[in-house]
Amino acid sequence: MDPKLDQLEIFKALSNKTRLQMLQWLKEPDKHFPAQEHGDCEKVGVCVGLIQQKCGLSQSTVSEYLTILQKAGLLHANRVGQWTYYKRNEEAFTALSKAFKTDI
Amino acid sequence: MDPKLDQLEIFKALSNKTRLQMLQWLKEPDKHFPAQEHGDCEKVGVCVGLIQQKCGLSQSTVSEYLTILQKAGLLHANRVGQWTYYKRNEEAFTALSKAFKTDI
DNA sequence: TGGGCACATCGGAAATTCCCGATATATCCA
DNA sequence: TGGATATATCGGGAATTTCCGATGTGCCCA
Repeated sequence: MDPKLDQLEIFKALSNKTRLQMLQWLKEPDKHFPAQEHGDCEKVGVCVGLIQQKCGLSQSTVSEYLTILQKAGLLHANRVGQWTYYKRNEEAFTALSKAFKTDI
Repeated sequence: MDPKLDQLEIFKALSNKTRLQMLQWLKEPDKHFPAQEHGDCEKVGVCVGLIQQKCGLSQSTVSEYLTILQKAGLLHANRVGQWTYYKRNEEAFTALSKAFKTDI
């Protein structure tokens, strides 16, 4: 895999206002989302429905955006029962922070 | 100014293969570009013409891309005589590296 | 087994980005 | 002054991204 392509994919994922916003919200899930009766958001992540309510776009768009962030490596996805929980992959952000010192 | 908008502008600037490549080249100008008889590339930067030759796109596209990178704050532009010299704004990259630890 | 719920994927219209050639602007030099 | 050179800007066709509604898939529970 060419790491240059990965970086490009990451920056494309980040070059959208709503997707940037989602990453912000997922930094502090319990501050930005109502409690989930199924699954603690701090542990398993936040389900698609709650994120959709928050940003106001259609269900299909939100699902797609979350997939884009996940494929870029910025989010983890956990499927549990009928829900998919998304949470930040903090290692990716740490790696990016370092990349800006050395690679980019 | 909303710093969130600035970040978005930066990521948009970075979400293009050629523009990422330009930033790479400008990390070590004298390694990637032939010598300029007018102006030392390490000091003043690299002129548009040399960058254009290197990436093979049209003159207008290259000029536009450099402007995008400059408006995002990633490059400095120095107009000297008939040439415009572009060089990296390393402070911006340092700031971005930090932003990935705290903001984003 | 069947219906409801959560999410993913598909097909497509509208908006944006990519990248070009043509043209404008600004500088240098004969 | 005029012509050559370096760069910027303009107008636009092609490609990509944005975002939607419709539909598909998988899980849960009566």
